[in-house]
Amino acid sequence: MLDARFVRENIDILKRALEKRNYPLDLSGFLSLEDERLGLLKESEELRNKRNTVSGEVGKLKRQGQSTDKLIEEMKGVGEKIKAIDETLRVIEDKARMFLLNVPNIPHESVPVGKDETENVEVRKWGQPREFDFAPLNHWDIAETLDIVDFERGAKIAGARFAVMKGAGAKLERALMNLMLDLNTSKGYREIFPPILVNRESMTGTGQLPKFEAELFRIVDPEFYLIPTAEVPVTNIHRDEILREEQLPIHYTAYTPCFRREAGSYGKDVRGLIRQHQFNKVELVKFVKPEESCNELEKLTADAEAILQKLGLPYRVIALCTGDLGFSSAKTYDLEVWLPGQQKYREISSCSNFEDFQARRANIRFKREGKKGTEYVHTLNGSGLAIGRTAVAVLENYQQKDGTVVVPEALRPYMGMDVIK
RNA sequence: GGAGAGGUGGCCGAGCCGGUCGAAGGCAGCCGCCUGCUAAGCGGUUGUGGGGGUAACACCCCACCCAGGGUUCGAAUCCCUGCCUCUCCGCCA
Repeated sequence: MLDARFVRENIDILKRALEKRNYPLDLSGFLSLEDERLGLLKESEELRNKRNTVSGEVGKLKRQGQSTDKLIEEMKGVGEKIKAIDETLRVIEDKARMFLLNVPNIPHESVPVGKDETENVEVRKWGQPREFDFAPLNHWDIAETLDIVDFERGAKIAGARFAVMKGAGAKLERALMNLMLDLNTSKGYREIFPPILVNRESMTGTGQLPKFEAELFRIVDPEFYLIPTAEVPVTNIHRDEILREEQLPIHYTAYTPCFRREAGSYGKDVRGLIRQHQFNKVELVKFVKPEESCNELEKLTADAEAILQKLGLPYRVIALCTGDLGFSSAKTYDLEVWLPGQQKYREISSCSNFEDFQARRANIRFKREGKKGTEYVHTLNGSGLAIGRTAVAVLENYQQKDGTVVVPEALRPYMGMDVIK
């Protein structure tokens, strides 16, 4: 969320940002809404001031045993007036807040301008896609042959886009999870295992609500949302808190299952593990001082890359252009891993700097040493990494002609085997 | 699920038969004084958000004693609802 005051004082900056994002949003009503809001606020406050003064008077007079009837009579009317004004004020405030909650973040100046994903920019590449002397298979074919993933029974138990991992498949998930957490914690990230059901406030804090309700699984009674990413519970750890300067930066890593409706993606990636309603992910989350967030995004991205390097999986780093940037993000790098079965790079991590956008929604602040007042922290996060997709990448990149899969060196201690067969 | 207790400032903790309460007192923190150093002691000071104001400070106003409603001229204090915490009983991985 952007600051109301910032918006009304920088309406042109916002207008340009929305254009760059290719995000149609009518700003025209907002300023008059704010005018009205501030007018009513002033009126209400003046009346309250009067009431406070007179009520104090009444108290004094009563103690002196004097008559206060006229004053009380007069104040009755004032109280009603305040109530009436506050009622309209509340309606206006709700409107203003709703408006602000639906305004996306302003892209960082370093983000390439572009209309959609076709104008994203490749920043760098790592690793050479392997040359196969046979036609590499898709991971679902590999997995079915090895009997380590069962899509049919996943569908029977739950439905489409669910899978059962079996044997070495299940172990591969667990091994990847452990490898990632070990690697991340060795770099100073503190391991977190958070709730995976959260309340509405948390979903609003990180920006999933109110705009993206359709993408979430929800429990009705009692009301909970299933998290679509660990970003939600982990960022909300510090919701409504004022941190001390010396606590920053805070680096967390968390494994959680993630749940997504994938509404509107019918027909996309219907086969395989790429797009599931439930998947595992290890996440990296940072809370930092504003002046550090830019640099911290580079480091966070590098930390996610390190996992792919450790696994020997070729990938490229993409800077999302303004038109493809997520709603809450000021800047995002996507990591795309090479999938021989599809002959394509596919997204496996998304690393973003939200600057103060989430912090303002979630009210996460910090206090500088010896300085008055508070500032919003900057929040960042990135997958490090999506486990299901990493498993896919391992299966496809390390497959052999006979249908078996070589276990990457780094994963062997965790798998307890050299080859999946 | 049943019965009870409670949620106050960075922390502890008063107030809770309505007005003098943004809230006593203590601790912690900061500034000064004092002492050869340390400890002790003395004086002062220390919340957040919003609106106005200023070149910037200052300053003024409003709100905030879990949250949301209500009663009242006036609510931390009374009433209702919700959330959370604790204790006992039951149930349970």
